[in-house]
Amino acid sequence: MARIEDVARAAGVSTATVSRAMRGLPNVSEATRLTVSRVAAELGYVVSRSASTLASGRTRTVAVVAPFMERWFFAQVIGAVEAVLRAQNFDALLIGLTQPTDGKREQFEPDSLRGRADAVVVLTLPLTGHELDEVRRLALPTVYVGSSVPGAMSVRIDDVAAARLATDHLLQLGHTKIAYVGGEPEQRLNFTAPADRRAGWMASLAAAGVEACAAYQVPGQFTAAGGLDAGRALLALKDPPTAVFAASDEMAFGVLAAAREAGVLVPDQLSVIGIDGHELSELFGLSTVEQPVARQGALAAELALAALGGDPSHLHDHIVVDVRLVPRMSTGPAPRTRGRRTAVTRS
Amino acid sequence: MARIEDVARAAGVSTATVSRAMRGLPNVSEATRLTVSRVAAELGYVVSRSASTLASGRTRTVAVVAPFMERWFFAQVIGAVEAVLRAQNFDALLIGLTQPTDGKREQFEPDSLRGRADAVVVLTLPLTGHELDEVRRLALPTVYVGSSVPGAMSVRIDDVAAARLATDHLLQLGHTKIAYVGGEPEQRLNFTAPADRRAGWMASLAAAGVEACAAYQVPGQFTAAGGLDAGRALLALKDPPTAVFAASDEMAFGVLAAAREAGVLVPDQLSVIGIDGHELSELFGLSTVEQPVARQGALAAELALAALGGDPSHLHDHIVVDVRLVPRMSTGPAPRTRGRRTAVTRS
DNA sequence: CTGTTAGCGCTTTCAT
DNA sequence: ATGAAAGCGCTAACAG
Repeated sequence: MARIEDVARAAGVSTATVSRAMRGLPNVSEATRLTVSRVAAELGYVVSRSASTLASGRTRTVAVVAPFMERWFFAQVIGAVEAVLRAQNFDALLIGLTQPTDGKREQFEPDSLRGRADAVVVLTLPLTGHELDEVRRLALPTVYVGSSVPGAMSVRIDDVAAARLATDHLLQLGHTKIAYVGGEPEQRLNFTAPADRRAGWMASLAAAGVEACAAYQVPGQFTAAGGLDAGRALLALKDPPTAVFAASDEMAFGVLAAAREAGVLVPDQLSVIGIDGHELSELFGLSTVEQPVARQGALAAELALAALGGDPSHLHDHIVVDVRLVPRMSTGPAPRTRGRRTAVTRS
Repeated sequence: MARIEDVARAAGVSTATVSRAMRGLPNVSEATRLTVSRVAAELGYVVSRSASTLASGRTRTVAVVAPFMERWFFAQVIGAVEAVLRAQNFDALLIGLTQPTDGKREQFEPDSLRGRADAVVVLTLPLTGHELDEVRRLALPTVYVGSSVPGAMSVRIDDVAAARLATDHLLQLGHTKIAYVGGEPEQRLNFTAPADRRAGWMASLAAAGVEACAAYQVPGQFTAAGGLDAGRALLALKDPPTAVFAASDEMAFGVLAAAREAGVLVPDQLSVIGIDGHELSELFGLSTVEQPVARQGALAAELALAALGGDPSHLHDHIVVDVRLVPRMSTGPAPRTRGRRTAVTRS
């Protein structure tokens, strides 16, 4: 393939000039720039990324690290990040951390990013303290999405507030038996979403003077299947909840399925609300706390690019985007049955 | 950061030896190899990808080109491809083709891949003949997923057969008013899925001696929202279908929602079946023709890697993976109402 | 505004 | 089994 020297020769200039012209640097006469790009086009010249990287130290690549890419939230964010990067002619290097069979997450090797990316976008990834240090040591602009880490940039929602919003909604409908379906309590330093959402749930209940019973707190792995299991478990309780707050729409779908399976009517006998604003939540009438998912990805990419562009003003930005409650048909007034029956019995 | 020369010096060998040792090449004594890797680890040495690429011409990167990454099918495939690549220490370079606002797809520039990837995996991307030629001219091992192109490798399902399977299922349940919800009839050479699925639907009907009326053929953009619109349109017909075959589960979800919205009972008054085996189809009781999505991605990655590994035996493989009918509660016997009423009236 | 030139850090013959 | 040395194709001073 054509090399820069071929272009230089054919255009009657030096390689340095070709390099400048191709990159739109100043100090190149318009005439020269034109000639060069014409010749380059004729020869089908494409700058060698590796040579360019080696010589300049810049990769024009942003690593996107995600624990899964199949899940709705991640796919949305990755799509948005990639779109923004590509618009600026940057590459997205996908780095997944698949869960090996033993259940332990594959070790993330930040070192392997050295020289391969100019910046890093880390999606809601439960990192250990050691890994966080290593990412920091890379000294690359880093943006966390869905969690925030001191010293890096981040884009996220206020998980506690989002959870309170959901739980408050249920409380206002008269529910008091409100369960929480979330993730396992991961003990990773930056993975606070599950814990925060649970905290928001508890805070909301506490503020209303409602007790958060332990049986109403079940893990759902943040998957639909996990939500199904969680829903089954909750409905099998001797004293089942009348409402469920799931920390993700996918888990909420699972709970919905569990209700249908058990012949429990939604929302008459059970109210369900999630968090996300999943594409299908509208279709299936799921009440939810909607978060701007794609926008968080786009913002993350923009922060990364701004940092690479030499703009230091955002280097410590921790952007918190707004969520909004979207009540739909999966939530309704608390059933009065039990309360009445109890009242009758006892009185 | 430590360069190869630092390692060489510290280990008391030449850079050539370090290079060989690090890559596990033969002709390196075990002792040397051990020393080298110890020293490298101590120094935190990481091979510079760009230097290595520049010198060797190999990138250890596979480009993954996809029209969207947010859609379920694509996210699944991308995740699987990435996992296989990473397991072999290959990078996945994500290349998306976002649809700009004007509705026209962004031009795909295969040339831009030159020197940036050793192989290409193209996901169900409607390419123009020109683009296909350009990809071919790259002379990189190329694997198409979801479509097949002469001269390249491919992994896909038999779309016609899958559609027939779905339609036959409906016919066997006694339906004759069977609608098809699919994509726009794209006129791209390698994007045959929508057309093939429609062809399968028609073939199935024809084989049963049922007429495929034009009004029963509506586009659904392969999205849930599009499916909703399509479902509404179909149910608004003066003579609505009693069954709908949607070319994707996401569109089928939309049809399901349209039915609920219209108060049409599924499956009593309307049967719905999709294609995919979407994670949520089981949860929502959607009958479907399941395809092994992740496996297609994994196979694609493996084909690419095999080609890069110098194995020429698969260079022209066109793998067709099996689908299977998964009947669930969204499909049931054709309602007898209309037929009976007509019979009574006429007799 | 343009040319010269010294690397960037590794891989790969070719010797030994 | 190991070393010496010539690039890979570009960028970035530095001159001019």
